[in-house]
Amino acid sequence: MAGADSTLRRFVGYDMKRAFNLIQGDVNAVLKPFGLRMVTFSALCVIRDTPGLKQSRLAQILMIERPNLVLILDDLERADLVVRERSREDRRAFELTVTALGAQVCNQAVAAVERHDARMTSGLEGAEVQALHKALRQIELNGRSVNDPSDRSTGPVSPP
Amino acid sequence: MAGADSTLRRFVGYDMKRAFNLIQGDVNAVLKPFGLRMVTFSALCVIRDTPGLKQSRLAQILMIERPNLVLILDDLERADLVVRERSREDRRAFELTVTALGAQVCNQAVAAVERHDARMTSGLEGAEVQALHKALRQIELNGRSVNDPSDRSTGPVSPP
DNA sequence: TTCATTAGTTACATGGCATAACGAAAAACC
DNA sequence: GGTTTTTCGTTATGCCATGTAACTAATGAA
Repeated sequence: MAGADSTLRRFVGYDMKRAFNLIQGDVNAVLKPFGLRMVTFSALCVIRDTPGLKQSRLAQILMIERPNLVLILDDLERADLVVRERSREDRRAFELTVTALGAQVCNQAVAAVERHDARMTSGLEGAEVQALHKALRQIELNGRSVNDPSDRSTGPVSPP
Repeated sequence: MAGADSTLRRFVGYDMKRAFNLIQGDVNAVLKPFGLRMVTFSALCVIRDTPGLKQSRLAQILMIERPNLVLILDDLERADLVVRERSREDRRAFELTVTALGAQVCNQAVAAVERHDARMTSGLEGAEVQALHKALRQIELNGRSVNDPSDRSTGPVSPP
């Protein structure tokens, strides 16, 4: 037999689930020394790159629900990596910024994740990794229009 | 700005998480009419293709822990898609087979997931999808040796 | 002013996945 | 042949990720 899961191997989703599970396990192990998880790391990066970001916008960018973001930010704030500051113009909203420590941890974590990424893509040529990125983004695009036919702009875009 | 998550877009894991979340959402919606989830569908396929399979072996193949498989099989058995039968030679173990209904549902579900797969990979050439499979399998391979340096054969293989 | 909307939050439910520990049966051992 | 060890399926449990509903406070529009 060609492998007990040969039927499933025909599906991109199956290969992707297996690959992603391993990536997630490894990246979480890599981030643990920094006190970060995959989600908190992602949030930290976006906040560092977009100072003054509001929570709702961050939730949009990371495609997570606002309630989930609360605990993520609690986590980052407790670790003194991020601060929430009430917005001057809109006193409902918070503006997010990284602390000095947050910027430093972010740098180191990014470097660690870059090494992790290189490890996981080893054996693949640069062009193959590029093609992988392209294919994944196309799937993301397809997946979005499937879930919301009228969507063409939900994702990360530049602020107005 | 090139996009608020441009730092993260450099990582395969980030693109993959986003793509996979959408795939998972869509495939679960596709499978819902069959009373299946992603995991139960996977188990059903492998059992159909490998009659008489033991639970431990199935857990190995799908890379899930034995305790988790129990509920998955309870689910499939309750839906009358799969039967557990005590093994003649080893009365601790169960041999798994699909029922007639299970085979039928499996066929239809596979067809539905094939359509889903085509939808999610639309816009990509056949060669690009092939390259995607190849890249994902290479990552799976890399991920396994990372987590278990002495591993080269944990995955699905033919029975002795 | 009143009403609808928005930002963040709380509470809660669900599903995925991992570990520890158990009873039963088999295998290994002496 | 009886004892120990291992294996199979199971139970119980907990953690993490994720989603929904409902609340509050503040904003903005009618």
